[in-house]
Amino acid sequence: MKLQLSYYLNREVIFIAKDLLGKVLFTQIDGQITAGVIVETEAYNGVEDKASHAYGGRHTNRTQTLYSQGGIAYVYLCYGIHYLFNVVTSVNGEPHAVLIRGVEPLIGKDIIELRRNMPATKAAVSAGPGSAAKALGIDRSFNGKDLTGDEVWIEDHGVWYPPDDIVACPRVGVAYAQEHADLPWRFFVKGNKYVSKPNKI
DNA sequence: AAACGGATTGGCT
DNA sequence: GCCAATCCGTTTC
Repeated sequence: MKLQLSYYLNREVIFIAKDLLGKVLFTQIDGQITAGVIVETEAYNGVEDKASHAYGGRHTNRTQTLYSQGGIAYVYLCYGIHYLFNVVTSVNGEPHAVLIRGVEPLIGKDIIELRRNMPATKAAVSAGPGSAAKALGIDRSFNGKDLTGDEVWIEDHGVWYPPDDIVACPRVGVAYAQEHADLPWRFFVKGNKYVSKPNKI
């Protein structure tokens, strides 16, 4: 049920980004368990991807996490306000990552509502990468955490979407990445209300 | 040592 | 629909 290390070592980050749709992302914080079905992702394809923090093989304090072996979390602060949660994939030294952009609340909805101060039925509770992370209680301390541990992990609940219900389109907020900005590396479940607003179909 | 700007969100018009 | 909020990693002086 819980995804094991071998899953994260897959070097096809585009495949994983699409495959993670329907999987369930869990966090456990002070004994409080919350979880949501992943409905929107984006792939960041390592050193050759201008939109990636590791483009061109940049090694900095922040990106160090990305170069680790797959199966850990990469969390960073964006715009000084929002924490964005990524799943690090592939083998050691190859900085692939999948950004989780939206989840549908599944377990611990009361806790999620407290964290977000809005009903779990409202789309804004966990649509968009900053909101999804906040709904699950993810902050900077999750950076580098083992996804096969008991603080943050992903389970396969057998949810499957027909290919027609999965939309691939350009990623959000990466216009600066020039020729890589148009690559269809954003995936989401068609019609799901917990998908973030930009380019919604 | 200092300035710059972003894988965004939500509140106000 | 538009724009302010807000901070740290990265770049530049």
